[in-house]
Amino acid sequence: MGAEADEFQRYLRTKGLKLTSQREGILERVLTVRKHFSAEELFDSLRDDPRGISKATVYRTLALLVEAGLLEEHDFERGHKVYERAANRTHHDHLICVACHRIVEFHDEQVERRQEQVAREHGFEVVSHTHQIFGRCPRCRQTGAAPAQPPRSGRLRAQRG
Amino acid sequence: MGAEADEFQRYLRTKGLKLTSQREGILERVLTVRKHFSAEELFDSLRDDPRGISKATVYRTLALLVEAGLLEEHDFERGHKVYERAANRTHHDHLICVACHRIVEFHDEQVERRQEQVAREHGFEVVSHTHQIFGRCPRCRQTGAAPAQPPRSGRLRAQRG
DNA sequence: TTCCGTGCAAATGATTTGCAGGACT
DNA sequence: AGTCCTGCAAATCATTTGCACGGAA
Repeated sequence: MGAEADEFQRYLRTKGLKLTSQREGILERVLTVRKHFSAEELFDSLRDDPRGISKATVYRTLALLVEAGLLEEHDFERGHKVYERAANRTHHDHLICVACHRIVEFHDEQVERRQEQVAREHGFEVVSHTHQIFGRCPRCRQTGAAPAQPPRSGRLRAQRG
Repeated sequence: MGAEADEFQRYLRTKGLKLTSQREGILERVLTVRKHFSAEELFDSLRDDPRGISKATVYRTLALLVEAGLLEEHDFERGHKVYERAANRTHHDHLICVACHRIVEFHDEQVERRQEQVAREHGFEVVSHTHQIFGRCPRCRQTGAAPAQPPRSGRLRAQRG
């Protein structure tokens, strides 16, 4: 099942690569994730996988999935990439809570249009863009939660259990 | 001279810190730079400085300058921060050429407004934002320059000589 | 003398890569 | 046989930090 799985296999084929069990395992997992995730988190979630997938392979496969167009890669916090499924999803940007790190997606036609316009005015041909709005989410505004310490190397809160 | 120098000194004072010769040297240099620069580039440009400023001090001082509001910090390429003067400058975002890395600034009221609006709709209180449009600049579109290989660890093209 | 600052070198931490053995064709 | 892969451990690389000495209040 999965047009995406086929898509990946097709991509690999064009590159003379194979869909190994590890890559399959990673793909499956990736397709079940709803939100944004980091390579580390993905690796953690695969700990119990019988195929025993190494961290190196996770990184290598994530790169392939991005190349194949199945995943989108974001760089919200320095030195910490985050991924999300690209398929079946319309383009969107992100609102990120500086206190709890919650990520909310948004899409605004007006912004998109102006963006194109601006690029055109400068003679640029748009290839892609990143638009992130950092702020305090409603929840954190109420609780007055502190801006969280994402100062150093922002490590995602380990989701254990 | 320099309202900015005063500004920095004022900031340091509030923190119980001092304006040492090294910090002064870094500040001076920073104030003469027109474009965006990395910590490494700044450090290089200070090699000839008689005060002998270490890389660690450059990093530490850059952080202070950002805190003081004199510099803005961007994270265009992963793991490679870039700075620019904040003073006397209105807010703006960036158009970045994927081929030659040229950076063009832009400001669009409409985008800014919509941005605020979007955040509000989601109950967010905006703290800051990043908006980068990646594309091909007019020059590179003509020459058909290749998208440059910023794949791995984006190291700025070493400007030697 | 008490902080604050600095340089140096070592530490970080996410991500990448070299290498040797395995698997699939 | 010949690729393509994988895991492991070591390497990267920008940035941070521990430490011990130096300087100004």
